[in-house]
Amino acid sequence: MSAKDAKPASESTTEGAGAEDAMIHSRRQKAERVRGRGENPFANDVNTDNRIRVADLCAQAKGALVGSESEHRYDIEKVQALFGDRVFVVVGRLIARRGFGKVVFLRVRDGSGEVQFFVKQDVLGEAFAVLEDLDIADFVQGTGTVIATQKGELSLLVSGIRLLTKAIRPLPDKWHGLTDVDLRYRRRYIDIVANPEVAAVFQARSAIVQGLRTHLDEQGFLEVETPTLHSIVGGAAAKPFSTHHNALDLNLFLRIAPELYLKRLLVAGFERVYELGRCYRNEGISTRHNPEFTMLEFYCAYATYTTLMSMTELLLRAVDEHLAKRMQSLNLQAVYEQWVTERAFTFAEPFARVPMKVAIESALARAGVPVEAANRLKEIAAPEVGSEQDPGAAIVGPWAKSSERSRAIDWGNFRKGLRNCDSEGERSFVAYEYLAEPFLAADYRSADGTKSIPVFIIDYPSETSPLARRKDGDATLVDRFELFVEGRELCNAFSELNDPDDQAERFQEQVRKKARGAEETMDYDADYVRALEHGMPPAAGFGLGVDRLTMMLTGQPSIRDVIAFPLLRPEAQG
RNA sequence: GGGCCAUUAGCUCAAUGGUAGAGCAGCGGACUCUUAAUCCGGAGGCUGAAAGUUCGAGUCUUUCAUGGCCCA
Repeated sequence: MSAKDAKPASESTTEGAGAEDAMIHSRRQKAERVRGRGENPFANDVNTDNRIRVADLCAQAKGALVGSESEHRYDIEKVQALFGDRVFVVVGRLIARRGFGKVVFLRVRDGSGEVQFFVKQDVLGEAFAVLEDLDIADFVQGTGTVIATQKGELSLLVSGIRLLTKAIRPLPDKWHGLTDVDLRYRRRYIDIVANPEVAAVFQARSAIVQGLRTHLDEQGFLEVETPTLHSIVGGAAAKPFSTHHNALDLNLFLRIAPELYLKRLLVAGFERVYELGRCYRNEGISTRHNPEFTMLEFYCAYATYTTLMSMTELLLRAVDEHLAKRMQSLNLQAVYEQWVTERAFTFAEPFARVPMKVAIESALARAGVPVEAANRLKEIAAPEVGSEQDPGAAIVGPWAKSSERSRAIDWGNFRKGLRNCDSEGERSFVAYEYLAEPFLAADYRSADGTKSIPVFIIDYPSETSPLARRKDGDATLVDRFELFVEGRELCNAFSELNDPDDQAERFQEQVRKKARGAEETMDYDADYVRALEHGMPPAAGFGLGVDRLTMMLTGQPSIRDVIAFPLLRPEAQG
């Protein structure tokens, strides 16, 4: 097939093709030239026996370093003494090229780092002409000895060079890289080539997942995998994606949470289980929400939410330590240290534990608003929708301007939120969301005041937590916490409800809510109630957003920066 | 869903309402130690899409598309 035939018809309809087409054409022609010599421009018969990775090469050359490691300068004679005439093979992508007629410098990157090829005509002879077939972005194989150039750069003095894979498309601007945010997400494969620092985020993500897994394994947890195709909606308050199984003619939902299956495994007798898995929620997209995301959930028999708070602190510190070690072993210590410096929070001190009621009251006090406001939420919400009078505004008006902190409160949406509530518990939750949550990072600080500390908000209203165990001594509350780091929700956990009758009643309330038009409700899960009837040991369960944890630990502002291929609208046609 | 902003060469960016430019990449040439190499010379565009205002629109207006940020 000729190069022209290989192009989609849509791209070849217009005359006078642009610069991109010209570049692609030129690169295809070079590939043809290589074929003409009897070589394959997409070879895969690479003999990697003598291959050395760039990182290993640099490690072996360490003794010849001049000055600091970051300067990358090497002593010519010491390199000669260390490497002698030994021949190495380096393979990787050609990312820069500087030619001087009969001498050419190539910069080659493999999965571990970058090194320079020093290519001389008087070494290569006729084979020097191979360079004419090479483009930046191609994968190449260089064979040669290791030297330092006159400027002290560690280089492979090339005695043989070969094209492994021809890149038909060029790379983005070598200096500015790829900055168009949309293009970066759509073409992540080239974003990471053009912006190597992006690779560190995904290496960190891997280390974080590994850290979570390692820590839980060490604590005696069993990793399990439960279904992602569910026939009913449960485990969280969220809108699901729908799909269909043809052979069973069955409507299914992509799971919004693994919770109910994991707790069935507690019934089965496993005392500690966890799942690291993808969940799907059919909701808006923002810098903190992607429709598919990764969640950790673990369940621990004979534990309470209080036990879990201690476990959470240990888990997060263990993961961060694991990340630090892994980054060090990847030669990315400097990147990690910069992340830590730039973090606005610290895990180093004990996390705060604050009952929701206390959080609301202390937030009111800090805003200079009478604490009794927490008991007048229904009055504040008034009027009902459609009414002409606005008695709530008269109450809130004077408070709203009483202090700078009070002016920062979104009183309008706070009251709107209150009006959508059916119960005092839901109103408390809204009060917490608007009065306290936006200020957590400012209110809970490290001993020296330079960083925020994580805050466990505990004891949630039962209405907002249909799967959590009621508090002994106060049935309006449940034994639940959420952990906020730098003001953002990271974890959610509670002592599990294992009374089948209470659970059945809470499911029924969810069904009634759905009948009233609520969209984010759970279905009645009769099999789960039956499982509880067989007896689930007292337990506590925990959920953590892995994407958000990665954002926090690596300082990324958007969830899309920690997801390799975030959901985007399909590319516009034509 | 609402507000603001963006969209010009493959990439990064310019251009009072008056002939669309530059850097990098690419192409041709020179060059045996470069580090964003340098120098010389070509080439590359339906200015996101569609309507409108105007003698004349990349620029002004409207609608749409896509994305970003903030808010819900």
